[in-house]
Amino acid sequence: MIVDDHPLMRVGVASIINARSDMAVVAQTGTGEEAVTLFAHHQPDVTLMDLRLPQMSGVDAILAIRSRFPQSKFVVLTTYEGDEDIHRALEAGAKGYIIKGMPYQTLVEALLRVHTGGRFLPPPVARALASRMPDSELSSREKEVLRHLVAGMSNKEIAGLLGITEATVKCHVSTILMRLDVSDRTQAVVTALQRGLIHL
Amino acid sequence: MIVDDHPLMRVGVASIINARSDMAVVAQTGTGEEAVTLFAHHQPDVTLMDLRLPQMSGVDAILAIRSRFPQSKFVVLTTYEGDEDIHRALEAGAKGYIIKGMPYQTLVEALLRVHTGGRFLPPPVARALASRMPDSELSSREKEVLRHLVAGMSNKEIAGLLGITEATVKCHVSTILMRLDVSDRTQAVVTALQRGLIHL
DNA sequence: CATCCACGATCATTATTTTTATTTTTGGAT
DNA sequence: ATCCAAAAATAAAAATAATGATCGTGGATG
Repeated sequence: MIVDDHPLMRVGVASIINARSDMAVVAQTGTGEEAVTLFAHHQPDVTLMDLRLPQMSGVDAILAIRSRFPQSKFVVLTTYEGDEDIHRALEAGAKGYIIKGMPYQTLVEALLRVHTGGRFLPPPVARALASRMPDSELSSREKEVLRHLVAGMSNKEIAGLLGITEATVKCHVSTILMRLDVSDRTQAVVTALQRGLIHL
Repeated sequence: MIVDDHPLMRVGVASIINARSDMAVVAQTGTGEEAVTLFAHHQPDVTLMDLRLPQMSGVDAILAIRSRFPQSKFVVLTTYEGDEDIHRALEAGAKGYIIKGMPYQTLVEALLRVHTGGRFLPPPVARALASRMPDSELSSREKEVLRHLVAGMSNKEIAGLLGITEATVKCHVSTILMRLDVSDRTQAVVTALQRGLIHL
């Protein structure tokens, strides 16, 4: 099954797969919601999943499907959006992760390896994952503050919105800056976007 | 000719086009540099151009080609990256602009219309272009300062780097905030990224 | 018990606005 | 080709607001 919100990309992937005698596309869609229902109908051997989808994200779709079909196998196919996406996808249960822009042989390799129970992480992906500092894990509250930071809100506005004191917001911001290893909020916003912690 | 750095996307586009009796793909590549040389060899009727390419951007490729072949016709095919990209592409001479994620019939329509000398701007694209405030044009110096803002530099650092006073940097930042219609540098960074004024 | 969350207070630094003024550049108009 | 007007870049000063660092305290949670 192919899940990608770009119809042309689905056509490309489908023609690569259907050109082989040992693979076939049994279903395709552009939304995570439909992916969940389609999976139940077709139970494909391997699902190729884009992460950036309208509404429900690819990670959420993987989680939803795997909660009902724990044996389901996923290969993520996406544009590079930072190490956070890689981490979340693998944590959700994806066994392969390839990046649009890699030669299409890589796609075939990944599907074969994952189908036979293996994993597939190309060197650039593995490297991005390894460079992730474990210290950069943010608490849920900190992620919430970070989202408002990215929205361009001041400490005072965030305090009002969350119903806490400005002092507390400052405290959160300070720990965010420490964890992201930056020195001001603007840099925090940029690295959060770069690493895929927050999506625009 | 197809120019896109995602091989799978090229396969998808090519199979849509080659399935028709009235069109054919004569060349394809993933870089702007090769697009320029390939164009000279094949002189395709219409060139399908992605904007986000490694090294040389799609806009630069269009400009380079049109400087030697002013009659050349371009349709931009890209993921939505903000109104600034649309504006720059049309200014560079593109006659069509479609977004990956639109149904593939749109691609065929656009190619036909542009080939017969017409234009093709889907409503969402036209709307994004219309919502561009003419007041938001930044001078080249201001864009330079904005790039350093996105890099997370302080006014003092920018002043040192550009060899000007901190007071001057403050002035530039203030006009940038006014033109982008925001109230602080963090918001400026976010909207600059959203609208495609600066690329990460 | 370690971590997260919340709060308070001080303090130095940085950011932003406003105003004023000089120099350079640019785009037309004559 | 030259002149004029508008725009942009530069700079300075002064005042207000916001930010970030660094202390410390306490409650809640798993």
